[in-house]
Amino acid sequence: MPDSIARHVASPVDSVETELVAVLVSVTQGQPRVLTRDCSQALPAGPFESSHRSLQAGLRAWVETQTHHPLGYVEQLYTFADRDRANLQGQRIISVSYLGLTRESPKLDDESVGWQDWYRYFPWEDWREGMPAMLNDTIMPALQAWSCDTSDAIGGDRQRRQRVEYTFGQDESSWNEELVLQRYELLFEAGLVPEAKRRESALPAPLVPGEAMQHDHRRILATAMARLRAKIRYRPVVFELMPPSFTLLQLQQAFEAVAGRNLHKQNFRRFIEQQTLVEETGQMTRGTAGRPAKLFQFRGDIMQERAIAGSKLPLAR
Amino acid sequence: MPDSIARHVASPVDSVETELVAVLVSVTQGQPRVLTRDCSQALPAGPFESSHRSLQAGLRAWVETQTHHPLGYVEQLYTFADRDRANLQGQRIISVSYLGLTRESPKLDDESVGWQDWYRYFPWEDWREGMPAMLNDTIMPALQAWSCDTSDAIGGDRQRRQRVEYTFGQDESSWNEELVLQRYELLFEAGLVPEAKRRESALPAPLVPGEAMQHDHRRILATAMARLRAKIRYRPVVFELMPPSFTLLQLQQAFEAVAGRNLHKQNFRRFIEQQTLVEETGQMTRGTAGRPAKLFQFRGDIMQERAIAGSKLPLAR
DNA sequence: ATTACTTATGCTCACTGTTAGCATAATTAG
DNA sequence: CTAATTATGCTAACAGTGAGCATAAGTAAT
Repeated sequence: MPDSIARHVASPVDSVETELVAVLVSVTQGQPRVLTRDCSQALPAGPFESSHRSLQAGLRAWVETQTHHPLGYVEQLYTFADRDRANLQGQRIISVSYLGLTRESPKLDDESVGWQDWYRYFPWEDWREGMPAMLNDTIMPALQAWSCDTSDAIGGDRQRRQRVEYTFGQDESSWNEELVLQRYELLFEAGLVPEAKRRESALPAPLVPGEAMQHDHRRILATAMARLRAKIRYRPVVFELMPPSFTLLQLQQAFEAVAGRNLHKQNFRRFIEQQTLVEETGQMTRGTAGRPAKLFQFRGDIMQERAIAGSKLPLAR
Repeated sequence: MPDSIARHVASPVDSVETELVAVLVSVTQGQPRVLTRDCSQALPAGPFESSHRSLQAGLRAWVETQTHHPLGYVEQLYTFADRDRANLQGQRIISVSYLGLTRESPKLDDESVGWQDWYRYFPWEDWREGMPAMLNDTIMPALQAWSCDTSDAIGGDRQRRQRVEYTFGQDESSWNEELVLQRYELLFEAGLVPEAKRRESALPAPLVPGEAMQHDHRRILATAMARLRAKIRYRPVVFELMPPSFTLLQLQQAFEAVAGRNLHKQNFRRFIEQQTLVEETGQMTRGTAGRPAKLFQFRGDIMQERAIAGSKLPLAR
């Protein structure tokens, strides 16, 4: 096959359907939200049409049509085409997934579409109130059992145990909030999420808390969460999630909502100020408990610069 | 359009062709190489067929058939579907690009396929011998001119100048080796690469050194370089590029080849040793100039652990 | 007003990782 | 035997980060 490495011409038989899947994120009331459809069981998906200039343009087009809100930040996540993804005609589906950030909850046309707290699907990812109890109660025991069960182990159970230990750090300091996807995949492999049962019929294991989604949408959401948690640390993308003016605490809480863990208040302030990403509006909050806070806004001029440069954020470990 | 946000059924008209594009990288003789075809003017591309289990499986399949070499590390890069990408029938092409690392140059079936030094396409990215002269001689003057030319500027020239300054740091310390893609895009926008001319016919600007590629393959290569340069710093992926045993200097040179800049020798050694990613083989080099060096090999056991964990590498700034 | 409580904000100290050298060791080339 | 070359050990200076103490400025209740 001397020429098969060269550019090919596909037969029409192999043509596939392409869809765009969006993970739209906002933060309202200090809670991270994700836009869902089908009674919160799926992510919004739209067609990629020939009229679209590019994939990203296609995504922006139908999302903005739907939500009547501009999409601030958009980033391609991943492209999936696993064998079990096929439409009714048996045609293969390729899904190109995107992460999008939006400033606030838009009004939605459709009843079946709405914003959900993303920890609804990944309750073990929220460490803002400390380690979620379900980790010790349900998840870890189940994972221990799985990692000791050598009946279906290929690489031996030592490797499994190592992997469990690494992805699910046992305490506040060894928990890595960016491993959302790895943790989900581990739970999947261990047969602890309902999605895994769809393939292999009878796996005897207790299911773990957290709502499932259709197809592999929860996996896509995990990818998005991991990406955003990583990105938010070294790129000034939180801005896209904030209202025009805000206090430093509100900004911190947006961070914490996304990261799923708390930050040291004074250090956060120091960091934000030294980055000079924000400036005082001159106004203060009123009527809240405690000392009034200064209101800030983002510096549009600096923003563009940093949009390229990025800024590293110290998250409490 | 109340239902258009829901899962759609595509019309056959909108079906597209899907190809897989691979950026295969190896490091030989301290030089970073990339596998090319068509007289080094294009990246290898293969079809995505229904028989493939997944995109990545499809890629592995045809690459390994071709090169008879196992692909160590494979990572999805990006999916492109810009309007100008279309096949002869006018059908839209979606390209899913992958980065693959391989241990050494495989023997190739095909004459038109070969390994090229990747700096052939991006000569300004190689700072191992200090700042490339062409930056001062050709590139920067051309970019200055472009950033001052407000005739087609939308956001004003101040923003352009800022962008030029940031992406092309003027000295060793402000050069960010991970901005490969941003730099290429900037040159593209400024009309300084031949690819840009293919669209808009007559842009009066001197072209910049560096060989072009077909379609947007140079852009894909830039994406791969940027990704690899970023990844190599915090994930133990260099391993995939090394022979079974090597000296620490060889390991360092592999790093430097990819990063396009030099590392502080002693600090590199300290870093590698503290990571305990390698162990001595007990053998030494012989017949080389200078003091003989210990030979090392990677610790397979630790590798798996770190494959998840990653290790941060301090690159000289 | 006084007290308790809450949030905002300023400052400092200890620790860690990184950068940049100096110094020494062990070879080969001549 | 000397010069050149590469390997390897060690450390001082510095920057960024994590954690806590202390103070300021409000609200709510007594």
